[in-house]
Amino acid sequence: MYITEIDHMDLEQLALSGQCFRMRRLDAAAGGGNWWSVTFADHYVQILQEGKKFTFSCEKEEFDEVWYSYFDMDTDYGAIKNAADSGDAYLQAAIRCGGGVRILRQDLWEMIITFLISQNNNITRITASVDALCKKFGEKLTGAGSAADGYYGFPAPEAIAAEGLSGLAGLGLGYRDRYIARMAELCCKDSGERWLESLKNADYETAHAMLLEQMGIGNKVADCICLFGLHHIEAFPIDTHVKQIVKTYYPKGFPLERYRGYAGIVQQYLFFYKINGQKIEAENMR
DNA sequence: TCACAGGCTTCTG
DNA sequence: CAGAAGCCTGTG
Repeated sequence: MYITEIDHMDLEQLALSGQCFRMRRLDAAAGGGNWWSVTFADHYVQILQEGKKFTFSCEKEEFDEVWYSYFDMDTDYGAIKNAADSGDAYLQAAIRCGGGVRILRQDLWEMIITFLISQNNNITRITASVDALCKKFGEKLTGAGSAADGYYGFPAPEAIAAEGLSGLAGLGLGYRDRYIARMAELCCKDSGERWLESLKNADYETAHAMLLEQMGIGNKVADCICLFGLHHIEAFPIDTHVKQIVKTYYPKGFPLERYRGYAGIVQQYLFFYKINGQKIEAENMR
């Protein structure tokens, strides 16, 4: 057990944010309260949130080694919110609604596969596919503080590549199956590990260009991988929702230059508000 | 950084 | 039927 206080963080908002697809609210009956499970790569933890107070099921060592970085504790979200244009009513409303969203420092390989799945898809189906992929190819793990029946790690490239394209049938991947099979093939060789490593060491522009060379990765998916898998927070993914936001609320274009260097965080506030704002504001009215 | 149409899986509203 | 955290290919 490790207890700590964290500002500008809300687990429910993160679970709804469309950047991580393996975060779940635990059954109220099992523990009661606002308990969540978080899984990434081969790590698993349960967290209770009570306002700014967070109780982690792991010990302090694991928090320091794994979760401190995962939840991006070194970025000053308060300063970023303060820098938002006070005359920008839409952005201010977005921050009021989803100010507990952060850019998680997730696993690069997991993000590549997850955002290949995300294209022309919706969050419910993405979650189902990622889940199915983990159950079919991931290693079943049990650890301190993990669920009684264990959990599945995110599958290694070798595990997915072993069965080839036919192994991906029945996971709801649709036409994206061949992109994933090819990416697994690329990443499981020694050369693939070197490719992932050089991707991690590259700057934003270089990483974006390297990603675009791969089948199934276009401009938007490359930006998502840069933002969520490489923590290049200057990346500003433009998807169908952001396009609609810009068209409706920023007819002269979004003022990217104002937020140069961290526009990706602003994008997350906008995106979150677009997909969850109405529902959350309706709940707050009651 | 040529623009644009059509196709691609599958599921929800 | 349209739309979903789009991309690829072919065409003019």
